[in-house]
Amino acid sequence: MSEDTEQPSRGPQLSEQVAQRLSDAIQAGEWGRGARLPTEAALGERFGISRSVVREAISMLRNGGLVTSRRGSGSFVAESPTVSLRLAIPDPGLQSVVEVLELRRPLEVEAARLAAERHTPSQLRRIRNAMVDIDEAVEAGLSGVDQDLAFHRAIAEAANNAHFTAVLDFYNRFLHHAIRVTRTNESLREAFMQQVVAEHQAILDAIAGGDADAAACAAATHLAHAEARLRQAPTDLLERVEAQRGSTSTSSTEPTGGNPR
Amino acid sequence: MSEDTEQPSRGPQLSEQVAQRLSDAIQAGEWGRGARLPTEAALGERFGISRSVVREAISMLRNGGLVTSRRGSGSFVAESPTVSLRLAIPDPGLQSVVEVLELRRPLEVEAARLAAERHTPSQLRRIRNAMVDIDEAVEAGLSGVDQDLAFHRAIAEAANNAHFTAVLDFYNRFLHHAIRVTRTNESLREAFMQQVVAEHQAILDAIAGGDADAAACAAATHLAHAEARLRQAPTDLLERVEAQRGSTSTSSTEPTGGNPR
DNA sequence: TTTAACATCTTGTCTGACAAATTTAGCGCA
DNA sequence: TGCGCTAAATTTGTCAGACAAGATGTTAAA
Repeated sequence: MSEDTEQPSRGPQLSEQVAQRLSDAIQAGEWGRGARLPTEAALGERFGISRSVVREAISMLRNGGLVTSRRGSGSFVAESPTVSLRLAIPDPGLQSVVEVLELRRPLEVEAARLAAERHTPSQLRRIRNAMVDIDEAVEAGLSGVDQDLAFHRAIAEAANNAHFTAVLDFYNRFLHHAIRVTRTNESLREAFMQQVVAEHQAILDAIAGGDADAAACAAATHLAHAEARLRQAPTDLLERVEAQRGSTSTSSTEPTGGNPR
Repeated sequence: MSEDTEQPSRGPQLSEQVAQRLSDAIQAGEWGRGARLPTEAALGERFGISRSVVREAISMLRNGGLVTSRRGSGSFVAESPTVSLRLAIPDPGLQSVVEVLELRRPLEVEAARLAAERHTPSQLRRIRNAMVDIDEAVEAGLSGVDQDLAFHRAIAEAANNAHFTAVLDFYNRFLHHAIRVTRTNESLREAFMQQVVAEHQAILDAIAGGDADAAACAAATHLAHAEARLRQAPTDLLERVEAQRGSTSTSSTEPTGGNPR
């Protein structure tokens, strides 16, 4: 009655358990980076499962970026393994947007502070260019949402810490979705854009001058105002959200609209 | 010469092609949210491939958060599709740890602020319990890293914004690895733990008292000190990192160690 | 009408086989 | 010995068929 195999506790998903245990083993360093892990047959014997399940498990790790497989050669721990943060795309509504902004505020404030301290000349140039792009887009009758996000991204890049750009990029994806909904609010557009331009200018000046505290303060002010602007048209936003649900194809470069940023 | 199957162009990865085409079909709206997609056998016939490949393809989509499968029922387009942030795990070194801490600092400070304003009684209780757990772990001779991270996580939960816990959890995975490396630094342990406990207490008191600014300030102080403590043993850390590279098996629950948090 | 047993369907897992690509071993040859 | 080529062994990718586990729908009985 000797059992050499690591007994899998029976649970909902066998392949999932195996994937988890393999992932743990890799992250625990059982096989170093780039190392070849045992053959599918060997792993099947080790875990007491069939090759199918091993393949499903490895498939999960491969999709997760933890391993790569080469036919005829084997499966290898990825040279630069990745971990992934997955987030359900919420129903775009005021509440979820506010929650995202709540997270972004401290990040952007800190990014502005770091940018003031660390920016290179070329990074500063890119921030300036992004501001010009916003102007041009607005004058061309576009919403300028993309350009606005690019402006903030340029600041994050100037912080010279890849994690800031990674997280902010991540959240941009559905902030973009959400903001797009508000951009037809023509009535508020003029007043908004003046404010936005002034606030952007303040951030840029502080960064260019290397004043970290001023940059952080300017960014905080800008984001607080942005949230206030967003709250100003909640009913309109929610209506449009409801209308847009289920539409299969949304053209992504339509003109006009008030941009709360 | 009639071919009812959609011919798969032969390329590097057959299952990958199928996954791509399925993904396209879903995003094109062929099957709406929550809809059941054809059985694996039917898809196999449609694409002219075996069930194995269909399963691999669906596995990819499942891992991508695009579909969910229920045994006995079928595979369904996900109700709430997800986006994922994938990030390469850097070589564990002082620099990368510092970069992560740089990102965490503003997040944790803001989380502490929000927690002070929004915490429920049960959430406050969990924070208290986490502090007790740290004490017990340390007295038991453990590093208390897990418990320490749990303490910070409890604070993030009390902020009542899921994005904070999501991002912090995501980055905890690095930190856990990196911090583990430093915990054999026995000499610094006693002095560190006294500091850490005092700082934790200050955060907890501010949150319990509902003083948002005090909570933010206490958290900022704690994290600044944590980083300083981490920097205090850089050579030792780097040596250990180098030594650990490629080591096959690292027991993950060893006792003792100085915890910079 | 409600409930329980049953038949059917679908995904999860197992087994065995072959194809395709890579790695390794062997061998001849200089 | 050292080098280049060929052939064998390995390993992942794909195919095929089968059964198990769980879900769904139908039918019969109370």
